Amino acid sequence: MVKKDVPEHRSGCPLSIALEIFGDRWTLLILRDLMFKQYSTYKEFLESGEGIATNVLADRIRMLQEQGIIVGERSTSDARIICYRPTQKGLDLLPVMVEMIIWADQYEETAAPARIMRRLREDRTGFIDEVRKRFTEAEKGKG
Amino acid sequence: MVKKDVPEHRSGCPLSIALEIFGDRWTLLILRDLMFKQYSTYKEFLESGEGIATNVLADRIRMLQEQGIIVGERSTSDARIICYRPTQKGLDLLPVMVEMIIWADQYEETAAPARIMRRLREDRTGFIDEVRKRFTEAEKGKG
DNA sequence: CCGGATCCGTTTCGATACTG
DNA sequence: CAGTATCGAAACGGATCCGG
Repeated sequence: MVKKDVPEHRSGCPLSIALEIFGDRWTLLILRDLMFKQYSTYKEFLESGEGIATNVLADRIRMLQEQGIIVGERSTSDARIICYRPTQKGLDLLPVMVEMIIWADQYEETAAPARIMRRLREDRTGFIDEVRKRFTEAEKGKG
Repeated sequence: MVKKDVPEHRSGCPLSIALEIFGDRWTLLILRDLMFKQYSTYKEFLESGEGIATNVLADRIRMLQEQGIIVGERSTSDARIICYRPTQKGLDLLPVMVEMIIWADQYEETAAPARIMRRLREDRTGFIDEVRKRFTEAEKGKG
């Protein structure tokens, strides 16, 4: 069972509020798969390589939906499959994630291609808009 | 600055590396206290209002030092007190934290004064440089 | 097959009491 | 003041089961 939503934030500090998403190791990995790897289904997240358990994945997906960060809907072509995509609120997390990536790559050995990292550093807003556009256009094409 | 080696269970993805700092609710609160509230001692962190336990605080401080994100040294005026301050690597986390704050304030009710939030949104690099300068100047003044 | 729910042994976390 | 030691609570991983 999931820990219920936190009625009292421990303080009104923005950072402590953001911790509901960032204070957990799995949530960000799911968002990375969703936004950068363009994974969209439960199964893809599960096989993403980091080894998340099924109950944990289900729990985090539920939380992200409750927070309005992602939405899920059944695929029109295969009704068994649920496709998740980020909402506006979810896409607005991109600047945070990009800054994280830049920081980590600067100080630790990462597997990120140097070409992509240079792109990120030199034109982060362009990169973010590109990702954002992928999802907003997909949504239009869907309707 | 030493580059730390990555634990095997994680992929080389920058985001998964950054999770060692961000995938924990307490670590960011400590960094917030350190950089924004200008707290610097164990006791100040402890009484910061969020209710961190003593062992958890000790653990996170140790981890942040091992990661080279903060350093601690005994006060020259009172040898009982250990003053912690962010390193360059720690200060480089400011962009991530600022983006987090902006995101949280945009979507949740926060206690952050509107004046400060506007400053953050409109001049985030100026704000970051200001914080950064506080610590680099303090370090010069110390020597 | 897909997206979960449930049960369970194990690990990790954190609140409290205590110490150097 | 700045931490350990202890121990119960919570989260996790893994296997299994289930409805569509």
